[in-house]
Amino acid sequence: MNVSLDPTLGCGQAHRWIKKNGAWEGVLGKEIITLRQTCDGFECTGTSDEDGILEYFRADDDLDAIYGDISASDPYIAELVDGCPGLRILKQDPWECIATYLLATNANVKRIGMMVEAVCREFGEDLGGRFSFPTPKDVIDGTGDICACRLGYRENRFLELAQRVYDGDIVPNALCGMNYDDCRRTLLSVNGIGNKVADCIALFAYGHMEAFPIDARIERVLKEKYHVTGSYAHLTEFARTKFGRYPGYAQEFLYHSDFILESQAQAGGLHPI
DNA sequence: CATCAACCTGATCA
DNA sequence: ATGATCAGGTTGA
Repeated sequence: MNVSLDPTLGCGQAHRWIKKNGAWEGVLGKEIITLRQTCDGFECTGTSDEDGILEYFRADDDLDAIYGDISASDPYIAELVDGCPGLRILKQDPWECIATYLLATNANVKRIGMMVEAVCREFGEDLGGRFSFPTPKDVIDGTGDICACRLGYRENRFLELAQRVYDGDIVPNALCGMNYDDCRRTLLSVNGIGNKVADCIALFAYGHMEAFPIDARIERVLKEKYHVTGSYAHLTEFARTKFGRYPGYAQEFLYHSDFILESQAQAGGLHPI
């Protein structure tokens, strides 16, 4: 499978992957997975569930067709696609994705990772060095210290979400059968989930390629590269008109390139020549 | 419909 | 070292 692990796992799409000695370690379900980049994909240790991994990486996505489509829609996207082959959208577990992106509000990638790891450490199952992402029941019945997670004002929202899912008031897997609009509408009913988070979840858990999440970074890029500004609705309409049939993939390339440019700028600042 | 302050913490800046 | 400022989405006025 054509995949480049660094951009796919390392720039804020999923939050449990850590690069150690050149390999990516993460937790899927109750397994600690290690992935090593190879020339034509990756080699995986820590699981026998090869199909699960392939599904996680959306192996069925026809990258050539998707890249061709969004590249034809815009020359800047074409440039980014050429520069970053193998960037993929992931298919994350619905409950984990909802809970994670609820925590992601108003926090940068680094801090999101800290909060998520803390929640896993406090409420998840010890897998030996890493912890599983807690179930709603783990969160409600667990003996973990929620204060130690340092979630700030997300704490109550997180507990409220866990309770609603536990009660069956919200059923993450039930959203799998919904179209984008219904999926989005359902997600927006959760306290703490607004436009951006709903679109992240629609894209990263439910595979709605028309979702185009707009955070501060994407808003900046749209302004600088496309000279478009305005409301969330206006910007997403622009994106869905502009970026072919896979706006979600286009968003990921825009996000990734800006993320990398920022990292390089910071590294340059720390080590001036 | 648009604007805006408040929310919480970690990182960065004076 | 210490305090001020900033980044980052959602909510509700």
